[in-house]
Amino acid sequence: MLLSRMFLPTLKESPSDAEVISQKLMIRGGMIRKVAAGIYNTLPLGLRVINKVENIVRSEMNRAGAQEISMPFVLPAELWKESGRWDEYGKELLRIQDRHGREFCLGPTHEEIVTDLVRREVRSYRELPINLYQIQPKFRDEVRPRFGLMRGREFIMKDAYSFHANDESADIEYRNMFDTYSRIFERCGLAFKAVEAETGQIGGRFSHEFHVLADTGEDAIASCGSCSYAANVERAEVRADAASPIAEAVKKLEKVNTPGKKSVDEVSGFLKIKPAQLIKTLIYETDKGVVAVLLRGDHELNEPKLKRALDASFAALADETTVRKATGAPSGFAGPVNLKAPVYADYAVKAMAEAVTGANEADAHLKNVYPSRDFPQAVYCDLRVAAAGDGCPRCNGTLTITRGIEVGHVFKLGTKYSEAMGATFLDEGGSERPMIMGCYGIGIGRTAAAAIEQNHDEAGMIWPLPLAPFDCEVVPVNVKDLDLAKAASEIYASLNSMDIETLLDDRDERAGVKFKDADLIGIPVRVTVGERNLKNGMVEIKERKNGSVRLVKKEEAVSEVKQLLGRSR
RNA sequence: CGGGGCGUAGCGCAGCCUGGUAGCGCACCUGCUUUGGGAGCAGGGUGUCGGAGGUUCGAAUCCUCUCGCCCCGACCA
Repeated sequence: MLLSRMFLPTLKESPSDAEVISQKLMIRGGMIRKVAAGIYNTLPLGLRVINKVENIVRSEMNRAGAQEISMPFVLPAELWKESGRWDEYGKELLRIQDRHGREFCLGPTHEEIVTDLVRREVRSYRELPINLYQIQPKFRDEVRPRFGLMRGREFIMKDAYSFHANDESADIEYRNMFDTYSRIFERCGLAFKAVEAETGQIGGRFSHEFHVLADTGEDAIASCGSCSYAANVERAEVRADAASPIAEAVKKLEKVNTPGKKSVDEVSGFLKIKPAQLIKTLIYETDKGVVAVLLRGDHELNEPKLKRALDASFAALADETTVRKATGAPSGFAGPVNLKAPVYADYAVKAMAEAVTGANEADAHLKNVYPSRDFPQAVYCDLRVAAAGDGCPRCNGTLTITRGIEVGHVFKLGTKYSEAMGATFLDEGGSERPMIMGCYGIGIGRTAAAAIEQNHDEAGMIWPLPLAPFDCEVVPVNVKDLDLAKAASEIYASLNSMDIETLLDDRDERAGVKFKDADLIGIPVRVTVGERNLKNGMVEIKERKNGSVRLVKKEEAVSEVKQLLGRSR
């Protein structure tokens, strides 16, 4: 490709609304342009990267035995009503009407559609298992789209759905997809980690997320330093610390005045104690009734853990009225002592001593609280968001927190959709059973963006070779110097003839401009053809990732590039 | 959804408070010089000041409505 002919509008400055580095660099590097909030044009350079990701995904999915299909982007409401998600999914589901007033939505995910497809065609266990996938745009009307391709409203996703006659088969496929995903991200040349995850809106029984590791990631991952345990902090369990002793209750319970001091910060500041000395009491309304939830002041509640502990399907912080009814006090002064509502406490609360908590009356807290003495009715469980230093739930190790970008997710769905939508088959015994399902997604654009978040420097992007839009860029320092131009074109032509995807910067620009652009778009290998070196029959080869430079004979440039790229084509 | 901010040339911004010729840098176009890290000189403005309405002799500027974009928050007691 000749750069002079390429639609590659690079910018010196990044637009003021760009926030994260991948977004800034993709815009500056002429890969994407914003059309509306969370909606982007993909330009030639960007599309080359997207295609590379897609092709790796496609080849590994095919190798794993999945079959590519294509489902529509505009989906009829009836199927969503059948699964119950028309009402459940909320505002992220962009609903539209056709000219007859029939309801449709833009597809945010395709469980309903694929389940409908398969239930119509598959009758017998003999036709199972089957794994169908597609690579196409999705639309989720995010509350706050941001970060460019990292969290767009419209985005390209690879989504796969598998159907099985029994659990063992579904488990085998889950493992198969897990391994396939590992291969995919390995082939992309990215540092990643597979972690246990929440299932969220897709539903299902258990799941793993694949995270590209990057400090700028939106997700926090807890992983153990001693064993292989790793989980999204939304999910990460915390070991019950059996070792910490239960302190003996020595001091007398004491009521103190805390006028208007509600929050942990306010109360701890007012009483001059550490937040960790406080027991915070959250009043929750759930489908199992109103409960009090206790956490150490410096810890945070993990709502999914609370739901699991209560076996509740709904849990939300109670409103002011409910709080008053449950505690007899305005919110901010709730405490577990003599509380009628059931009390669920995080493990960490058990070992606290001389703690402070709300007195269940306005403007008052209790001092010298001992859990075992003062609220023996509490049920202890794992309720808090895992933090660095917490105990690993699988071994004696300690959890550390790193950041990641979720680029893939594998779910074991079970029969959630097949039961709701009647996707059944006849087993060997002739009885009708719902299919067991799994689903497996990869964010294509997000993977590309994550690659930048993980690999960049001040000058621009640094593409890992498998995702790089081009393998090599040839830069004649001055195209008006015909000798340079000719030498550069020759090298360019022979690289291309060897199937090395090469870009020739044949623009009549000064060297500095070309170098800046080359660094910005981050092609792995650059061949610079300059007057000084060419006089001696030499050209310069530079690697983007480490800046290493070597001079080679003009005639050896091609083989040198080939060797650097580690290819023998 | 709540709060805040912004919308002026392709991009980044000033001008607005205190109404009176629409500006700066980069980019872009022409010419000359220059050619190994975002060149210099000279010339060129490419604009519905987001939109609509209002106040006024006169509105980018003041008022009302509206659209778009961005940020923070969305139950941390």
